[in-house]
Amino acid sequence: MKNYAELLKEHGLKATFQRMTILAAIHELGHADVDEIYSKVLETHPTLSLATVYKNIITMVEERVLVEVPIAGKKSKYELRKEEHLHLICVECGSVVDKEMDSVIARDTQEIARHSSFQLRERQMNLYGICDKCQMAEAS
Amino acid sequence: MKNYAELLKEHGLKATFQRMTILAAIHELGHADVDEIYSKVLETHPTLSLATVYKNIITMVEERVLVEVPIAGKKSKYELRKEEHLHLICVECGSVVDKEMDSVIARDTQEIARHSSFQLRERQMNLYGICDKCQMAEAS
DNA sequence: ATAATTGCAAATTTTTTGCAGGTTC
DNA sequence: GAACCTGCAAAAAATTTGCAATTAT
Repeated sequence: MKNYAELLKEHGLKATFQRMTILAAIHELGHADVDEIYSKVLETHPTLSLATVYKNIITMVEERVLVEVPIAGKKSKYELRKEEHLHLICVECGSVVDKEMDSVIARDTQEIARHSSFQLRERQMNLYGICDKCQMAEAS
Repeated sequence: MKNYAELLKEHGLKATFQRMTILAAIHELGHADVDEIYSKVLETHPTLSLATVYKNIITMVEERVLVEVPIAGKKSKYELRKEEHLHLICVECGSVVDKEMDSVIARDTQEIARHSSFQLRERQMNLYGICDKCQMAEAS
C-alpha cells in the first residue's frame, strides 16, 4: 500500500484505511468509475460502504488528489493526479489510455486562452475512437 | 424555427414539434444541460414532458444531430453539432465558450492517435479556468 | 396505413445526507 | 480530546421504462 498516507496528509486529509484502499484501487485500475472503484475495494475490504466511496471521491477531487475524467455517454472516471496528459478513449470497449501531452498542444492552448483573457487552470483533452485491439476484433 | 425539420430528416428522424423546440432551445442557449433545455422549452411549449427531452437527447446524440459535452463536476451539456472546436469552461460561472480548433492541434492529435494505431473518431478538448468576466468580478 | 413518437406515471439508478459511533492526529 | 471520518439507512435527484394515445410520413 505505497505511500498514500503521505499523499493524503500532504493534501490535508486524514490517512484512513478506506482512503488508502480507494487510492490503491484507482491506481490498479488506472481509470475507474464509482462502481468499478467500489467493486475493487470490496475485494480487500468488504465492509467499506458505497457512501464512503462517494464521499471520498468528492473530497479527494476537491483536494486535488484525484482528477475526474468526464466521458461522453458514460459515468465519469477518476484517476490519480499525475503529469498532464491526454486520453485515448475507446468507444468500443471503454478503455482509457494516457498519452503524453506534448508542448505543441500545451503552448497552443495557452495561446488560445490568452487571446480570450481566460485564466487557464486545467486542460482536458479526450480523443474518442477505436483502440487497436478493437480494430483487430472487428476485422474478423 | 429555422430549418430544423430538414436537419432532422437528413438524420433519419421525424420532424416533430417537440424535437424542433428542443433544437431551438439548445441553439438559443448555446450549451445546456437537460434541465436548462427543459426549462427553456417549457417557456414556449408547456406540455412538453421531461421524459421526451431525455428520450430525444439520447436519440439526437445517437444520430449525431447533437453533441454531448461532458463537464467535470457538472451535468453534461449538449450543443448542436457544428464545426470542430474547443471549449473554454469557466469554473466560476459555468459559462462555456467555443473557440476555433486550429490545425496545430488537429494535426498533433492525429499524429498521437496514429502512433497508437488508434482510429480517431472525435476530439473533445476542454479548457477549464476563469473567464474574463469572473476575473473582473473577483478583482473587486 | 404504419411505424415512430409522445406524455404520463411508475420504476430504477445514481448520488447525497443525517447522524451515532469510531478513528486519526 | 477535538476534529474528522465512517457506515448505515433514508432521502433526494437523475434517468429510464412501459404503455396507450397521438402524430409524421
